[in-house]
Amino acid sequence: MEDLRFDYGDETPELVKRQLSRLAGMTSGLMSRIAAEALGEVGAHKFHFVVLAALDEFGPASQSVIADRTRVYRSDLVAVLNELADGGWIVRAPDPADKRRNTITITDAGRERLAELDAVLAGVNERIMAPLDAEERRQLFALLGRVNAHLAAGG
Amino acid sequence: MEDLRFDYGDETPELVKRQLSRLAGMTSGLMSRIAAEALGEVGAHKFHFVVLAALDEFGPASQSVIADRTRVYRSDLVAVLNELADGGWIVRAPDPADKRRNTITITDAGRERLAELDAVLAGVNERIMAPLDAEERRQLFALLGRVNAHLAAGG
DNA sequence: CCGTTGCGTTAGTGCCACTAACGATGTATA
DNA sequence: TATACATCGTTAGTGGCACTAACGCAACGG
Repeated sequence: MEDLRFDYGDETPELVKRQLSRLAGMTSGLMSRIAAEALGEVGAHKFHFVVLAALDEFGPASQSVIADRTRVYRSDLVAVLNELADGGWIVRAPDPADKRRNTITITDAGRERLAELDAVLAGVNERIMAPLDAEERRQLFALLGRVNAHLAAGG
Repeated sequence: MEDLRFDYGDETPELVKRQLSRLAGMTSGLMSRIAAEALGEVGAHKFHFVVLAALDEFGPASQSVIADRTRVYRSDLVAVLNELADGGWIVRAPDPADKRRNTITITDAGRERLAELDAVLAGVNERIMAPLDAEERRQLFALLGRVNAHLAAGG
């Protein structure tokens, strides 16, 4: 869509203003652009962040376990890991116990990179939620989280 | 992404759970699928709905005015209007005052179709917001709407 | 030993968001 | 009156993303 403002007052049909999926879609589109631009400025992609976060919190893991934890498709994860390995942020090594598997381990540089990306995304979050106070931010997370859990469970 | 549940408890990194853009993206992805499936069952697309809603509320308009009101790209609007015309829900006629322009008018069948799509989307809204009571629904709209307005204004 | 499953990878497909450019038309200015 | 610029609607794309299928190698269970 051309631009992603949901409500243009008198110019937006009332029936359209009632659609939560449109509001959520447009708002999420704006948020994605902002996050992608911010991450792009440090040469990163959102999947870099979630993969490093999973490795940092849970320790070394196989590609399929990482895919499960991050919800990145196995086929897409290959390129993400290639980029992280090329940057020196992870090491990819065959698992001696099972040659089908690689074990992916975060490096010290990877932890630093994660801290950098986390700071970038903290800035994005601050920007995105700027109009809301602390209680409203909590509420927005809670409400969207409940809707997400409901729909993901087949609701 | 593989599936769009945001929070798998202990399996989801804490740093990832803090990202509103990820929560909004995954939740909106679920909502879009549900809306697309529901509309697909009556042979419709979301742009059909917003275009008919704009014509019904504001009256006949040119393609570029409709594009402005619905935020559908002019290039994409061509196919949408083709489908609506083929279905007998709109009429596309040259504007005698300016041969560059078409005037698009909703038909009686188009108003009935709008009512049908509105009912389908009312069902989608009910399903999406099922975990929330009336006050929480109002709050979610309000919070997302404020964030949307802020970001769309360049925040 | 063999059939089935798992792992990682490659090779796609289809759709969507979006842009560029064209021909016809209208307008403003010199 | 002619010309330059802008508008309208349309066609023709592009790039990226969400997603699936299939392959070769490896492991496991019966």
